[in-house]
Order: sequence, then C-alpha cells, then structure tokens
Amino acid sequence: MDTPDRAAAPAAARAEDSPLFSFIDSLSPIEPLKSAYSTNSLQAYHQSVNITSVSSIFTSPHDNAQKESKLSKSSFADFTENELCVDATDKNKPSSSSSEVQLLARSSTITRENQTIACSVNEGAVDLLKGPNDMPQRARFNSGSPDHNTTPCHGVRSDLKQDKCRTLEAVHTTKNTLEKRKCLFSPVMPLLNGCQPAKDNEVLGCEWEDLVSVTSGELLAFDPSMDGDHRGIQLAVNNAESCGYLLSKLAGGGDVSDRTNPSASSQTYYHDMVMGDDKTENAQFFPEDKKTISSEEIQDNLKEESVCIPTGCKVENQQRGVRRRCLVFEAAGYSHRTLHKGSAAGLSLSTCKGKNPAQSHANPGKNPSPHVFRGIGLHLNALALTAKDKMARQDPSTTALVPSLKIEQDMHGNFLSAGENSVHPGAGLLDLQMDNDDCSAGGFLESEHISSQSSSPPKKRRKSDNGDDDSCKRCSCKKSKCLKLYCECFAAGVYCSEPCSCQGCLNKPIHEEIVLSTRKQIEFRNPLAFAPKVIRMSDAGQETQEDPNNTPASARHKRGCNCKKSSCLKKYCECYQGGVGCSTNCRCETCKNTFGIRDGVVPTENEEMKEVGEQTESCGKEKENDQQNANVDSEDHKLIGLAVPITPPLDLSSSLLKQPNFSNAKPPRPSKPRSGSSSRSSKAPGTVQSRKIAKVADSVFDVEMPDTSKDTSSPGIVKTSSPNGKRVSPPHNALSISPNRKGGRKLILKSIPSFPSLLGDMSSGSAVSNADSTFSASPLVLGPPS
DNA sequence: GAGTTTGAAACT
DNA sequence: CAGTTTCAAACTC
Repeated sequence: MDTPDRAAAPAAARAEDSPLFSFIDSLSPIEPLKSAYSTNSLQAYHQSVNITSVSSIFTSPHDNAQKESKLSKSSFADFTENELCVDATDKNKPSSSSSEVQLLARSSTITRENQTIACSVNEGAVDLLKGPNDMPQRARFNSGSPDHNTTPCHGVRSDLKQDKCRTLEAVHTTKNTLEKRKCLFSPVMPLLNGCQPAKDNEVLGCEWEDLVSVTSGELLAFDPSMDGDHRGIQLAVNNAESCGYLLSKLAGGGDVSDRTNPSASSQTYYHDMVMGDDKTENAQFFPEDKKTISSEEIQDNLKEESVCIPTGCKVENQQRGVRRRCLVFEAAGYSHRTLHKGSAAGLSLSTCKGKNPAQSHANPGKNPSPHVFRGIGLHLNALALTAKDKMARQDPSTTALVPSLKIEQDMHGNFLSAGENSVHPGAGLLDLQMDNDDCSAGGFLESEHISSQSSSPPKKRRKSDNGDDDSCKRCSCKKSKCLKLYCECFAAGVYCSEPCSCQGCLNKPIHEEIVLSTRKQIEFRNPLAFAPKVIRMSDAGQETQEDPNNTPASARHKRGCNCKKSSCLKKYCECYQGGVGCSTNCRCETCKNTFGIRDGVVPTENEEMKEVGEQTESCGKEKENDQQNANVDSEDHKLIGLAVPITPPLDLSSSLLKQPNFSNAKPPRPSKPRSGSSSRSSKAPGTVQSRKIAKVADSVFDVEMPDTSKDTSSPGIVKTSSPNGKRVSPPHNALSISPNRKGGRKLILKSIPSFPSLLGDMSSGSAVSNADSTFSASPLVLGPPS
C-alpha cells in the first residue's frame, strides 16, 4: 500500500511544488489549496472561510506556502516515513502497524544526516519527559541548545523526535510553519497596532522568510535544489508590503471569512493557520490518493493507538494534528539541520531561521520565536495531566503522539506568541511555560486527539495509563458526570477514557455537544476555569538569567491557592501540585510551599528552596512592601512576560474575535479572599496587594497593552484582587473587556485569548477540541454546541 | 480498598 | 460578594 501511495504522493507533491513555487513567486498559487480544501470535508465553512480569506488575500504565496509547507510537511513526513521505511527496510508500513518502527527506520536512515539535531532533540525530549515541571527542563534546555529548546520536541520522546527530526527537512519545514504563523501574527499585530514597520519588517521579513522558506522548504524539502526557489519566494515574501498586506488581509481576512461568525474571524484566521494548514497539508499535499491513504493509515494507526486519529471525518483532523506534530518535530530537527548545514542555500532559510535560532541561542529567554512555538499557553491543567499522560502512554505509538501533541502546542504557541514575538520578546516567557508544560500540553493534545479518535470512550486519554503519575490519574467522578471542573479530565479538556473510573460520565466524544455546552457555561461563569492553573515562566529571560532553577519558582499558580491546613505542602495545594511557588495571588494561610513561599510566610524552609530566591520576590514578603514591590514586580514581569507573549494574540483575538466569552466573562471567582496567610492580606490586603498589583499591572500593561489596557491598572483591578491578596483576574476580562484585573492575572488573561485562537483551530477540527484551551475556546468560537 | 481530609468548585 | 455546600482528589490507615 504504502509504496504506491508514497510514490504518488511525493510525485504529486513535487510536481505541485515546482508549480507552487512559481505560483508563490507570482503570488497566485491557490489552486492546489482549493483542491485540498475541496477534498477536505472537515469543516466546510471553516475551510471556505479559510480558503477565501487566505486565497483572497494575498496569502497566495504565504498561505500557499504555509499550507503547502504544512502539506509538504505532512507529506514529507509521510513520504519520508514511507520512503525511509522502505529504504530502511521497514517498508512494512502495511498496516503502518508500527509507525514507530517506520519512524525508527527513518530515523536510522536519516539519523546520520541529522545526528546532531537528533541528539539535541533527544536530550531535550528525554529531559522533558523526566521532569515535566521543573528546573530540570530548563536545565536540559539550557544544557542543550536553545534551539533544541525551541524545538517542540520537548515533550516528544527521543525516539520520535529523532525519527522525525531525522526524517528530514520536513522537520525544518514544520518549524518554519510555526514561525510562519508567528510571522503572520506578528505582522498582523503590528499592523493592527500600527506598530513600527521597521521592526515588523525585520521580524516579518525574517519570519516571513522563514515561513516562506519553510513552506518552500517543505515543498521543496524533497529537493534540496528547492532552496534557491525558496530564496526567491522568501524575497517576495520578505517585502514588508507583502507582509503588511498579508497581515492586513489576515486581520481583515475575517471579513472575508467571517461570513458565519464575525467573532470567528480571528478564530478563523487561526483555523486557517492551523487547521487550514493542516488541511492543506492533507489535501494539497496529498493528492486525493494520498489523503485516502493517509486516512487509512491513520486509521490503522488509530487501531494501533500509535497514532491517535479519529475515524471518519475526525480522522482528518487528527491527521492534521499528527502531521502537525510531525511537522513540528520535523521542523525542530529541520531547523537544526539547516543551522548545522549553514549551507549557503540555507541563506534564505538561515537568515530567517538564523535569526530565530540565533535569537533563541543568543537569548534563550528572549527569543520568543523558539520558545513560543513550544508553549501555547495551554492550560497548565492540561499540562499536568497531559504530561503524565504522555509519560504514561504505553504504546510507542503514544510516544509518537506525544510529539505531535507538542507540535500542536507549539503551533498554538506560535500563533499566540507570534504576535507577541513581534511585539514583545516576552513571548519567550510563555514559551518557557510551554516548555515545561509542553509535556502536559502535548499530552493533552494527544488526549484530545485520542479521545476524538477514540470516539470510543476508552481511548479518551491516557493520562495515567502508565500510572506514572500522579497528575495523570484519571478521574473517578461519581456525581459530576465529569462535566464539572471537579473532573480532572474535564478540567483538562480531555475526554474521559478507560482508565477513568467515573460513573455516569458524559465527558465523552459521544456527548461532545454536552461537553462543549457545559464548557461554555463554565467558561462563561469563569473564563479562567479552563486556563492553566499554573503559569510557569521557565525560561523567562529574566529568571533564566538568574537561575535556571528558579523556573519552577517562577511559575505561579494563576489563581493562587487557598490552602489552610496543607501549608501548601501537599497536593491539595494547586500550587504545590503544579510545582510552582505560591504567589501573591495565593491566599494560603501557612504557606510553606517548597517551590516558593508566598508572602508572609517566612521561608525558614524556603531558604532551602533555591527557588525562594526567585520566588521570594513574589512570595515576598509583602511585609517588606518596598522590597516586595520590587520583587513582585519582577515576578509580575515574569508573568507579564508570559502574558505578553500571549497578549498579542489576544489583542487580535479580542479585536477580531471578541468572543462573547470575553465580554461575558466575568472575573472568575476570585477565590475567596481569605486573609490568606499573609498577615498582611487580612489586614490591608488591598493596600499592599493593590500596590503590587498596580505595579504589576502597569508593567504588564505597558508591555502588553500599550494603550487601552493600562486602564486596567485602574483601581478596579486592585479591588478585585485586593482582598485576599490574590488577584483575581480573569484573563478574558482583561483581554477584551475589562480592565478589571491585571496583575499576574493579566498574564493569564492574555493567555486566555490564546485559547480561543487555539480553539478555533481545534474547533474546526474534530469534535474533540484540543487541550483545555481548545476546549474552552472551541465552544466559544464555535459556539454551536450550547 | 475504604475511610478521612482537604480545598477547589459550585451553589445560594 | 460572601458564605455554604458539594465534590473529587489527596491522603491515611
């Protein structure tokens, strides 16, 4: 089976490529896309929107490039796999019985070429797996190469990574795709904001180049010769005008696409970015034959579980996801390769990439791009769970999935970060989180995919299959029907699966509508409900610089815990559970969180925690207001940084999409204002916190929200947060609506927006949404379910 | 494995 | 918005 497919697909792809190239150059390569879209049955409306927007806009090149790239990626992946498999001997793709095997074969073949890359990736991946949360990751990243870090591979297992990375340029393309997306966003952002063109140009140019190069690369990937073409394309793309145009179009793309949902425009955009790409990948890249094949293969994989792909229509989505993942991996590896190669041909690529990598390398913290990819800002919840899940995954296939998941995350992250990147370097922070979270996030994604795939209840998620972990445990809900946040699965945006011991569970693909509607409701009530519980700043430039170790500490619990008896030393404490130190948002009474004490609590023990250093800032000692303030600021900054990266997307989303949620979104319940441990909070929670918050808010806003947002600093925010010392800030509000909260929450808020975007992607996809974000977002965006 | 504890989530 | 109840995870035995 495979062989023929392979042959056909590659041939087609190549054929397209050359034309595509020309098209791209001329800016009129839509046809292929159409075909792809047409072929893709997924979401007709989404597609149409996407297509229209894209094609109509300029995107021809970009879109095409992106799509193509994606397609090419996927196709590459497939091809590579196939080819490799064949070459390697594993030809047995037959049933694709073992994608892994194939991968391995590939990897073996390719490995030589990309040894360096694979190694780096592997390292990162391995580390990640081991230490989802903490420093270890950083360390790994740090130790590794920033690039590696940037590579989405984190979550991915070494095997997979290697495979994919080795697989080829495909990897590179993937990465490029991400960058592209970023570029798109970034440019868009500036345009929207009317930000500096110059920077934009650079960024855009670079990014675009990357994108283009990527796309082209993807397309071309097969043929090295393509590089030259890419260059040409890149050049064309490079034009700021084009970029701006594209961006404007993208921004405005909603108009075109909007037809259905105005709010969806942004989403749509995202969809286009993600889904569209995927689709394109699938469709375009793969000729129909290929598609069918791919789907079949996927199904097979599904059976095997190695690949989590849903059957039927969903299959496409999953495939997308898979491919994305593949792409990501590929991209990561690819990028590395390119770097290593430093080939002249690579110039085009290198320039673009060069920057990214360079940035990343140069300033791990800074470089958003790389980091960005990783972290989407997905929900920590998912992270925790997912990470475990990932880990848990027994099947090798799972491993593959993991990577894919990461990829998706990365993708999302890219989107989110993209805008940010251009605007703020802070994106890196997000990335960091993502990094840490990657595993989880990836897992989450997987789970989703799986769940979707599995539409069968059992597959849902494998959080704890292995049982490794703790976090991955499955739920055992009895009364909530797994439709409340009580349910870990639901909270994580994952369908319940076999491992779950829940009763009367409605959190299954079968009840997707119910699930989505419920999600909507919950989100409506609390926009942050599905947001990550913990924000990690792993790499935040600042922190990183200070101490890699600090990372964990830097991470903060979004809402903050309200622990009374557990002293934040048990899993009852979300902060502790998330491996992060308590923040000013926490209302814990006797905080002894080893990851970082909040304030008030003296770190007798804390001292041990290196983190303390970091945290100390936050934990602070509110008592020492001044110092605290400074510290807080630092934290805030961290948070801000995180938020910032996300923000751009938000802006976009908010501006374009403006989901009802945001508007409606109320500030989530701020957790009760408990006096919180800190003496202070009880006494003058408002004052101290307010101060901090104000500062933070200011800084944040400064960074994030250039203009309007600052209003957030408005007293109102303080109020909300004040009582307990925690700040309650629903991300959503911050975004679109309100200026209510700011502070640390702002970060969250920003991140939130990202969700929607992601959702969009996911939503378009199959029933199963992605991770939390998808989940939360999807409903919002799609809105249908309710 | 059952029971208790805990704190978040949900409700009023 | 605050207080109470419900819930399921975390923990203990």
